[in-house]
Parts: sequence; structure tokens; C-alpha cells
Amino acid sequence: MARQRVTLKDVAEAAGVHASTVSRALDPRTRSLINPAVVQRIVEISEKLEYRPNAAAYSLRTNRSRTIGVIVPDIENPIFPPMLRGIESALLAHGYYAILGNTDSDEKRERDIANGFVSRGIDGLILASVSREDKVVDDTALAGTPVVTVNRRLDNPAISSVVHQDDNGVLRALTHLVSLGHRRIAVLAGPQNASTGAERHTAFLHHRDALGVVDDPRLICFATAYTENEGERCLEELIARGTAFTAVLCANDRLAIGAICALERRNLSCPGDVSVTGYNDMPMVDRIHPPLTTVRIQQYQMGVEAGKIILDMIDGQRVPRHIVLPVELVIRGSTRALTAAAQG
Amino acid sequence: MARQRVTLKDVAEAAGVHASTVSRALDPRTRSLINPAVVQRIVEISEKLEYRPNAAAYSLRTNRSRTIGVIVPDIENPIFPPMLRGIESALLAHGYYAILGNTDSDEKRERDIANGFVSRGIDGLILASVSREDKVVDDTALAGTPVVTVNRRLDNPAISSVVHQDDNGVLRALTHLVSLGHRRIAVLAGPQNASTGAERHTAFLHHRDALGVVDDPRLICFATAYTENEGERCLEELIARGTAFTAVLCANDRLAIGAICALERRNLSCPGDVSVTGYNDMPMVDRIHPPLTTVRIQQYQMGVEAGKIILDMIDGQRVPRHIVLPVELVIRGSTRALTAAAQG
DNA sequence: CTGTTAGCGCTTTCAG
DNA sequence: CTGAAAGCGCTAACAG
Repeated sequence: MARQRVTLKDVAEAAGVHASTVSRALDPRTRSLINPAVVQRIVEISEKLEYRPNAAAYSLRTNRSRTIGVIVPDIENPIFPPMLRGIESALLAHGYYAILGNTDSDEKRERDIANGFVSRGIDGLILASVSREDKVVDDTALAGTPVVTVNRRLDNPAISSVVHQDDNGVLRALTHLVSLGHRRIAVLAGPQNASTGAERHTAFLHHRDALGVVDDPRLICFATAYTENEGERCLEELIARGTAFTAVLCANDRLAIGAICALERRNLSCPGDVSVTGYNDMPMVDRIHPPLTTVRIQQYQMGVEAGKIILDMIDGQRVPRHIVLPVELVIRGSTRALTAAAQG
Repeated sequence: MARQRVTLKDVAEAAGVHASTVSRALDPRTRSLINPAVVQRIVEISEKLEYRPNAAAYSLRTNRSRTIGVIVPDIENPIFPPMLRGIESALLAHGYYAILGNTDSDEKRERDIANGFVSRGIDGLILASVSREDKVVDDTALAGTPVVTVNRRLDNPAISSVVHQDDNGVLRALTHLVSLGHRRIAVLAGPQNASTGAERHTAFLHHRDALGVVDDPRLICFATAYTENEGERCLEELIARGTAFTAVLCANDRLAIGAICALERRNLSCPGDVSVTGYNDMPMVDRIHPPLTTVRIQQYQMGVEAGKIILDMIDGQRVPRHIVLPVELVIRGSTRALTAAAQG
């Protein structure tokens, strides 16, 4: 029955001291002010009584909630769970907890959730759901709450971020395809209002000529979202345009899965007729058919770094930090050397 | 700079009324007590001032945090993200938020997290990580906090739960295999300290004889965890025992994926040589090779129901409720009719 | 219908 | 080294 019963005062009475003494004795930072013997007694008694500090009172008094808001577009996207674990592991070590919100990439929802989070006094905000410009973020940051974006980056450099070497990832995937003999390489570009979409596409344009990849605008199709359905739609569109290609470079794994699906429906084989590369190396893409060649990002580590940045910012570090993690190419079954026959 | 500035008092002063009047005007439940014209003015002013209630103060005063703790073994297990979305959607409609914890199936971690949650005054606990007996749960429930388990069930019927018709799911999968001609059906049973593991295995034993499935204890292997690795290990063990089988009934999809992997390594084809069924229909199993025949559970709905139960319990409904959701069989490529050749 | 009052449990000056 | 006192922002009797 008893809900959240034992208070500082209870412990104080049992120990024969004042509540403020107990408060000091239990806080590692102020413990040194108190007579060690007294500390010892207070700690014992508080344990025996199973004292648990009341987080609301602490929060009201100190204006710190030890809570971090985490906003993602959609937790069902497989790259986010590992990231969440990373965040959690960074936070838990410091007694912080994460509250979670999904936006479905809807700006209004993002605003509502962020407002709700601020209202409950989050100490920081980690945001995976973010366009290249985002008023919600700017406002929250302006209001003094630490903010870090993860997996994506704002154009505004004042907002800390954790991202990957997108340019290098695209370069590796493209070099791999070229080394297999591919020159007519189609591109499923991601949404250009997302930093990943924009940066990966810029990287492609940047490296295309140097690698001898055919420059033909009809080989590029822009997805409006990072979903399997968009992958299918874009591949259909590429085929409808009637331009030949022997490989498809996709801006993420979900687009790649959709593309492979569409190929199969057209009775085209991957990698027999068309090679496909993904991006992210999300869970399970090594088990699909064919196993996906993709660029591996550090999903877990990304979360850890974001957690660390937020904690540092809460600790007073107000100069924005930008972390760029390295990537690696994982070669699996969805890419194959171009044969003379296929080139025809 | 301004952190969480505007308070009730600020709004009250701006409106020329007392803070308590503002409090009443802003709470839908007490709004009717206030002169409509005054309500109108207060609402306008609070919006103009961007007033956001301080959750800590509310919580301290009312002893309600509008926060639900959600504990899962591992958010990276693909069945949990959809469940989380379900929980979130049920909670958000009532202004509640979820804080998340992963236990890695470690009892000590589970206890620590639950304690942390209780300390921050969660109003309810949703627990997907739970053995058939669980002291943490019993204690939390005893302390007066609403608790509901989801996907698994405690032996203790006083704890509300949301699960699926496991018996029916196993019956369907088994009937399907039998209808394809299989009789020598191996079983990868789940951990027996999990209610799903125990109930699915009981269901198998229960239906085996009636369906004419061969009764041979050497065809049953118990996994110690629901992982791909355990699936591989168990399948290896079955083969090592030297008992022939033409199909494998797996207690969940991850075991099935491991089993298929092990078969491939042995140069056995699925479904050519051995048919395999999974359980859960987790995301992506329709895209693996071969697409997995499995029992579909309602991951999202499971979360919604759990959220509803928790909210009802917070609302005073203290009689435990047990919801059992229906399942369906999804037939894909990993099962095939037994041919005369394969029977030999 | 509205104002007054008290206090939730904690931290933090300020005294001693 | 420890106690006293104030107050964070809010809600809920209780008065009027």
C-alpha cells in the first residue's frame, strides 16, 4: 500500500540529526562536510529504511530532472534501437534516464513532443528526427536546454551533432562498384531535406567523374522518404525511364531492400543482372536474399557519443561539438563483377 | 537563456487573478468552476506567455508523475519496437510518457532499473522482461504501483498481463506442417523459465499425439535463450543426435533464423530438405531467405492493450486483467510439402 | 465563483 | 561540522 513513503525527515529522526544533515551526508559532493561517523550512521539507517530520494522534490528544488528526452522519427526503423542502447548506457552511468518520443517525421508532432519534454523539465534533448533546418531545435537550444542531433546534422553549426563520414562511405561503395566493372550506376538518393540524404548525394556527385562513372541525370532518382516502398517506387521509375544501368547505389538499406524487391518482381536478378548497395548495415540485412553489400555505420557508438555530449553540456560545456564517426564497407552478396554478357 | 520561466503566478498577475484561479481554469476537470469569461482570458494570456506547467511541482504536490516505466530485456529484439509504439500511442493520448530500460535479461539490472523508476515516482510499470516468477514485480505491485506484464505472464494471477493464444498458434503451425506430410518434426523449444517458452512447449506436447506427430524425446531441444546463436546450437545438437526429421518447429523467429543458418552450413536446404516454422512474425522475416513461415502475433496491439490497462489501473481499477490476443499463421517459403524422395 | 493558506520533499544559504 | 529557515511551483481544502 505504502507509496513512496520514507523521506529525508524520517531518516533524520531515526538518526537523531536534522534533515539537512542527512541530505549532505547522502550527497557525495557534500559528504565531506559531515563527520565521517555520522555519515556512516546515516547511510546505514537510510539503507535499513530503504530510503529513496523523491525525484520530483529534487527536481523542483534544483531545476534538474536527470532526464533526457530522445526524439526519433520512428523507433521501428532498425537503426534506432542500437542507438538507443548506446544512449542509455552513456546516461545510466550518470544516473540519467531517457524518455522517448516518435515523430513519424511530422513537424507538428515533433513540436508537441518537444514541448511536452520541456514542460517536464528535461535536462537535455537528443534528436534523431531532424531536417536540415528545424525551428523546434533552435527554440529549445535558445531556451538554454542542451541539444544534440544524432545521425543527422543541422545547417546551424551552433547545434552539436554526431554523424558519420558520409562522403567516405559513398566513396567506398562507389569505388567498390567501379572496381567490379560498373559504370552505368543508378542512384536512389535519399530525401534532400535530411542531412544524410543531401550529404550522400553531394558525395556521389563529387566522386562520380573522378571514378569514371557515367554522368546521366536520368540515372538519379530522389526518394521522398527512407522506406522500402519508396525504394520500390524509385526503381520502377528508373526502369520506366528506359535508361540502362548495371548497379544501383542506394542512400540507405531500406531503399535498397525495396529496390531488390522491385527487381525481383521484374524478373531481374540481383546481383546477376543488377548489383545493389545499401547504407547503414542495419540488423538483418546480412540475412536477406541476397545478403546486402552496404556501408556500416556505428549505430551503438553514435548513441554513446550523443549521450556523452549531452552530459558534458549539462555539466557546463556550452561550446558545440561535432563528432564524425568513421564507416566501413561490408561486401556481401548483392554486388557482383560485371560480366561481358551483362554489359550488352 | 531563460530556463522554464513562466509560472502560474506570472499568468495570474498578468490576468489580475489569483494563482489558484489560473490553476483551476487550466485544468479541464475544474474549469467549470470558473466564470467562462475569466477562463477565456486566462487561457489567452497563458498562451501568449507560453506558460508550461512545471511537471516536478505537479508531481511533488499530487504524487503523480504521468510517467510510465517500460522495461524490456533488449530493445534490439525486433518485436519490441512495435510494442513500444503501441504503448506510446495509448499513453500519449492521456498525456503520459514512457521511460525506457533494458535489462539484458539480468535480474540485478532489472531490479536496479525498477528501483530507479520507483524513485522517480512512475505511476505504473510495464514489463516485457519477466520470468514466470519475479520478486521485483511482486514487490513493486505490493508497494501499490500498477504493474502489467506484456508478451509474458507471471504465474501469479494477481499481476495483469497481455499475451497471445500460444496454444492456438502452436496448433496452427503444427497442423500446417502435418498437412504438408511431415511427421518427424523436431522442436526448438524456448527457455522454459519464460512463459512463452513454457506455454508453447506445453501446447506442442498437448497437440502432438492427436495430430499423429512422432513422439520422440530426441527430437526436442531446449534453447536457453531466444537468440539466433541458440537456434544454431540447438539445430547442430539435433543433427548430432542422429535422429532424422523433416521439419523444425521453432519457439520464435530468432531461433528459426539460427536454425536455417545451421542447415545451410550443413548443406541442407530449407525448405528442400527441412521445413522450418518460426513464431512472432517479426519485421524483416518476410525478406530473409527463404521467407519465413511463422505465427503472427499482434506486436503493436499488445502495446496498446498494456497501455490501456495501466491507465485504467492508475484510474483506480485495481482488479487484475488478463488479455489474450488471437494469432494467425503466415505461410511463406520456409515450409514445403514432403516429397517421397525426402521421406527416404 | 474566487482568494487564502498550507505544504508536498528536497537543497541551500546563513548562522552558529 | 551541524541546525534553522526559506522556498522551488503547484494543487486542494477551506473560507468567503
